[in-house]
Amino acid sequence: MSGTIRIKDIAKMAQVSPGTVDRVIHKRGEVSEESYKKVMSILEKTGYKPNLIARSLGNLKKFQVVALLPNATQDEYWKMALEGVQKAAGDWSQYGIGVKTLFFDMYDKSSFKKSFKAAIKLEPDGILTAPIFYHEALDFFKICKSKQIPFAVVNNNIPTAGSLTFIGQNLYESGILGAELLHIDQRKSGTYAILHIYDDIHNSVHFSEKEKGFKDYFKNIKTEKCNVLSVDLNLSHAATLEKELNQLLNDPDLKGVMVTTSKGASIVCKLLEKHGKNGIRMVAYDLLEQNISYLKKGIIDFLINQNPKRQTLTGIEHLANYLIFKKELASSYLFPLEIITRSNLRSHQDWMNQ
Amino acid sequence: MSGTIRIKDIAKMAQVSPGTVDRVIHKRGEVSEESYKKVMSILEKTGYKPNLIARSLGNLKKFQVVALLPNATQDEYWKMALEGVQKAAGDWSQYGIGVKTLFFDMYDKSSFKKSFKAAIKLEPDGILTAPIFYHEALDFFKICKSKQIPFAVVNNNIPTAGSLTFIGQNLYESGILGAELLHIDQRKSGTYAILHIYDDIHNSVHFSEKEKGFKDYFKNIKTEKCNVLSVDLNLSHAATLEKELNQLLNDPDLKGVMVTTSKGASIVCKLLEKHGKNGIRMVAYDLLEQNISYLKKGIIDFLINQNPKRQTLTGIEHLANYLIFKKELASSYLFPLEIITRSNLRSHQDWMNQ
DNA sequence: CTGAAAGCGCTAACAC
DNA sequence: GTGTTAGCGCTTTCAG
Repeated sequence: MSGTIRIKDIAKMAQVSPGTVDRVIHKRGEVSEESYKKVMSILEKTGYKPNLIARSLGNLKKFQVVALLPNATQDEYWKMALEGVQKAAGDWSQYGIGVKTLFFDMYDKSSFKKSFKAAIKLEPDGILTAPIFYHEALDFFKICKSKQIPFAVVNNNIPTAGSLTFIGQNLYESGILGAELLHIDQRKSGTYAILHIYDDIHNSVHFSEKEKGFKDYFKNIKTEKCNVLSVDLNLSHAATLEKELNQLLNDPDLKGVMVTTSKGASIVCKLLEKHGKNGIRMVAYDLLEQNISYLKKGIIDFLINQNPKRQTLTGIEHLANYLIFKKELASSYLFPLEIITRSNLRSHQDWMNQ
Repeated sequence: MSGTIRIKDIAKMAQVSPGTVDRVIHKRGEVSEESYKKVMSILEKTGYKPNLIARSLGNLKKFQVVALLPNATQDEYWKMALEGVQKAAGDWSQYGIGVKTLFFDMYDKSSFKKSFKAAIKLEPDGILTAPIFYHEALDFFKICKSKQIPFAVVNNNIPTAGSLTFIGQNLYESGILGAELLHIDQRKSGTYAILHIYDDIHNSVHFSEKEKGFKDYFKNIKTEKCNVLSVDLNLSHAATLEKELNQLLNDPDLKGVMVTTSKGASIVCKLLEKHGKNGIRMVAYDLLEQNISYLKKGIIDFLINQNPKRQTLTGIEHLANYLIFKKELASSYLFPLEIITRSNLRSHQDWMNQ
């Protein structure tokens, strides 16, 4: 009676049949201009919103979506991302969404290529992936578009690629935040460093955005003289690596370090633990086991949580909404930049696990 | 075909009709023991899960829920809470959830009583409220239970009251976090204060939990001597108030203040701005206009976001899920303790508004 | 005690 | 071009 308007009601008001209203709503054509206009104006006037529950019920197809992610055994971050996919898969299975996960080696572009070919071969109705290899991802997306397979993107965005939606964080602002957390309320002049310690290939886009933000923060600091250091180190040269790091950490001017990779963080933490913190503030990324343990010990002062699990969870959820309910999606959903300390760690962990 | 099993399938396997299966599922009785057992065993064997979408469609009743909140014009915090209710109301109206909001004066217990009587009189199918007056809320909940009206609770919990669910934060941990943010990495001995500046009546539970956490944090600090001050001030005695605050802020030992009320925060900020910050760290609550402006100016260093909008949004959402889908709810959903600084403010605001 | 059948709002196939 | 109708899975009513 009150409130909700149904297609039937619209039809009556426009003096047409429900079928015609449906055709207008879905722009399926085969409607006279006159009817179209009449229905349209009533839709707008009444602010009609479809009952998504009913819509999906009438439709109940089976959908196959593929999640294409870095190997979860290689990296704890991606293990968390996988958990998100699995949780989402459980949540949506009863609505006919099947999720198949494919993996690739995060240090091997050719492995990504192989996997994305496998993904395409499955002819899924939707794809979720993390485009950590820029050019290869673009190739992949081109194929997706030609095959009309909608794809959602997590972790890092490639704005021009034409994805259905992006779920992640603003990496530039993340860099700014990291810088602020090193500097805040210390108001100290001195050296602040951002470290990229990577295995072999590195995900340049991801790093450079954060680095830009980091540097820009200090550009705007006029009250003290802050020296900004950006250091790229390669894990495979263990000897040089440790020498360089020791040199850096022994610099009495060093006031803070932000480390962008998980392996890097654990190395720096170990060294800091050995040398003593000496008032060097440290920021790292994500609720990884190692990071958490060093946060509790007070070696790491702040973690910035990228919430990989929620990223993939939301990604699958959005894909499901798109496929089942034909819900329209925003081009990006930017997660808030979450600051984790010892005291709010538990509340974030609990939240993530419920 | 594959995967999902329908009631129809169960019926066929048990050689009964869909109606009988439904009666078993809902324990509506009127089923012979024999049929009951047969159906039950098949339900378990197959791990049947109902299609919630279809269930709700077949049910589509109209539900009335009442949100009973402090007056939004009195307080920006509750204005944000109201926005959450309104957004949720819009989201769920098409599914037959009608939301009516009633208000009460947050400084007047009798006004709460009057409002909750009005709420009961509406005979709603569900209630959402913030039990800021402890005893009065208990009375209210007793009535709700006797009338079998399920109620969800936001802001602060009364664990024994038998609510459907609680949505909010752990206030004790919130106090710990506030203390940590004042102290972290300063590693300074000195005075740390928690201020409760209230109008007339104050919500003792809410405050005391935070205060307990605040004090306990410093109890565990062994490395420095930290002096903890807990100050209750009454807004209505303006002269005394300002004198006391001035005295506090001029104490050279003072290293940090946490203010638990919005009006208190803006007063302290004004004084700090006048006197100069002098390295006094300040923490306050929530993304209120005043707080945000002082955060940007650097008077406030950290805000702890209680996310009132999302609390009520989630509250209504859970009620809706309970009423429409008969989804079971957890007894509490504890939001993460969100730390806001200048640099991640925008990302949180954006997230909240999408 | 049980089965058959209608109907929730929407979509798509099929008549006209 | 347009209207009619069957049916998605579940609930509920009504016969039997």
